[in-house]
Amino acid sequence: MTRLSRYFLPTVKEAPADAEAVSHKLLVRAGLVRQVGSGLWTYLPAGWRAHRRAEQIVREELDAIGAQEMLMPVLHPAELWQRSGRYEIDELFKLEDRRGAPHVLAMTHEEVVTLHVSRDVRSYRDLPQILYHFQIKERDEPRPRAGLLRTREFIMKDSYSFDRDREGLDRQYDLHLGAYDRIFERTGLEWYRVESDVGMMGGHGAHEYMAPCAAGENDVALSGAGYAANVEVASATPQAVDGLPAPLGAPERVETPGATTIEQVAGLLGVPAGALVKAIPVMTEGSGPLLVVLRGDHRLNEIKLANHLGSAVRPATDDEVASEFGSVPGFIGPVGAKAPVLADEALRGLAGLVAGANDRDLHLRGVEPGRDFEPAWGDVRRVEPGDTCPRGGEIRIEPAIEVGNTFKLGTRYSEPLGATYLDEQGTEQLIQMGSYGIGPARILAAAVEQYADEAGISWPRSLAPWDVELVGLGKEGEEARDVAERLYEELSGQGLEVVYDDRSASPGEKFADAELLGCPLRLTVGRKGVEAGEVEAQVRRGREKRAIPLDGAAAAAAGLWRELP
RNA sequence: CGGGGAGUGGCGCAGUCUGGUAGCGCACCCGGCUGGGGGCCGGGCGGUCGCAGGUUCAAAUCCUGUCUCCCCGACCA
Repeated sequence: MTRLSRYFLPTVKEAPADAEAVSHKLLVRAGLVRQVGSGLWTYLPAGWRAHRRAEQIVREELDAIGAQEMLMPVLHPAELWQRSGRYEIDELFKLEDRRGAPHVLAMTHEEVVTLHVSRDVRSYRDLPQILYHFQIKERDEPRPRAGLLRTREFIMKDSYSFDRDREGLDRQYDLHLGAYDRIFERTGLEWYRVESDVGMMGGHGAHEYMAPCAAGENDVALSGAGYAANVEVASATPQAVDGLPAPLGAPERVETPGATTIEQVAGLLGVPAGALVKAIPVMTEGSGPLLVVLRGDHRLNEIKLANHLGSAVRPATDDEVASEFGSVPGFIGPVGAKAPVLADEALRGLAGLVAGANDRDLHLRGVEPGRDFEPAWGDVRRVEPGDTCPRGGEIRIEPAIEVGNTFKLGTRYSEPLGATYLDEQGTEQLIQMGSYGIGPARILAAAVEQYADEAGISWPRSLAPWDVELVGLGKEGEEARDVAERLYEELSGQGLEVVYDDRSASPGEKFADAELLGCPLRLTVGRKGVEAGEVEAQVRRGREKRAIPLDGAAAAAAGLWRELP
């Protein structure tokens, strides 16, 4: 019997002064977690119960697609990470053992799982495989934040698929998407799956599972037409520019003294920002200077740019603007540019534009891409709210927290780590890999963010540390307490997990704590109710109360509970 | 890494400018009352003022250095 009088559930009235995010405040206030250091958290007993419930949902759905649970260590020899080329990552904790041998603390487990597969998979007959574990990840984050949302140490479910070919990988990937869809449906979260960036480390496809919430770190582009993509990769048709000036036969120079920003130039010339050409000088890793031009009211998406170019980019310095671009900061433009020009697709077909003249205090008007300069074209802008998505709906952008991700890795790790098999012809082939992550802690934090109200947490039924909080009023020895004890047994008999508040605190304090903790159903047994032959039931989501007859109360409560979200 | 803020009983804060016996609320302990929305009365316990050095008769307070934490941004296989 879980009695609150003997349970370590230290609730507090005031949130930590430095907490900002709702989930951070409430998880601490409700006594579920405590901070140890920056980005380092302890789960107290009730918080760990919730974490295990999230884990169990994930475990059941992965087992259902044939994934096999195992456990790999957190401490790895550095050599593995040197072989995969990831030893230089800044977020990787590095340390030495007593003999001075370099080790790392794992931030993920591709290296180790691939090591095992490389050693023990010989034949196509040994494939496919899906292996997974729940294990602590260590990442030396530059800035942990918002309680559990971004920590330096956290538990992740990471699974890995191994196949003989790309078709097999695609199948395993789709199996995972199905399992993930079911997992997030079961958590009770509001969620969506979005296309995501595969990152510079390669791969052939990636999705992210996002839970929308105010404290989210990612921006997601959504539309009513069912489109959902991380803004890092989202594409859309831009809104038209209102009030575009009439085209000219040829560009004309116009004096714009001191006007170095889009707003200043637009204001000075009386044209909308969208009539300007925004020119961004960048240095690319491989091929030197590049002038990227966008519509004046658009923003550069550096990830889309890097993906388009296939190499990393950085902004050019003012010195480079002079030496490499032959221009002046604030007055850069594509007409007569010294460097190659890459134009965003949104500029295609426009005329009568205003662009920098590459001379101090001068712009050009009547500029027309394709006539006055000949760029390479690419979609490198950030989508904006109001754009039209590929499926025809209007784009809106919302913050969200990433709760899961899936990557088609291909041979990114099997190649450097030598994970191969022999096919039917006896030919050695590289194994095709996928990797798939879920952070149970983020599921919890997102649930708190999404459903909290002024009284505290309001768990979905699937994640709550207990199904029912039973509040016993009155003093020890009074009849109501005996009734509460009996009801506890009956509720347990109905298969419900119950926490019983048997403390000698005041009713108000118990109610406040119960609502802070957020179990989906609260049952209150007090003298008044017992005399009337009733128990009070309060559904946490919405906080509405109703009386249920004491006779058969457990079965009625169980029925009510099953109806809850 | 850039910018901003904060370290004083368990939590939230005042005191620092202007150096002079370390305070308040909550929590906690004891006793009593109360018993359906964080209740009341009385009595208590608990603090190297982040750390180190310096100035001074005297430092939470002034000076120097340093550590830690938070927020915004950058970053985030």
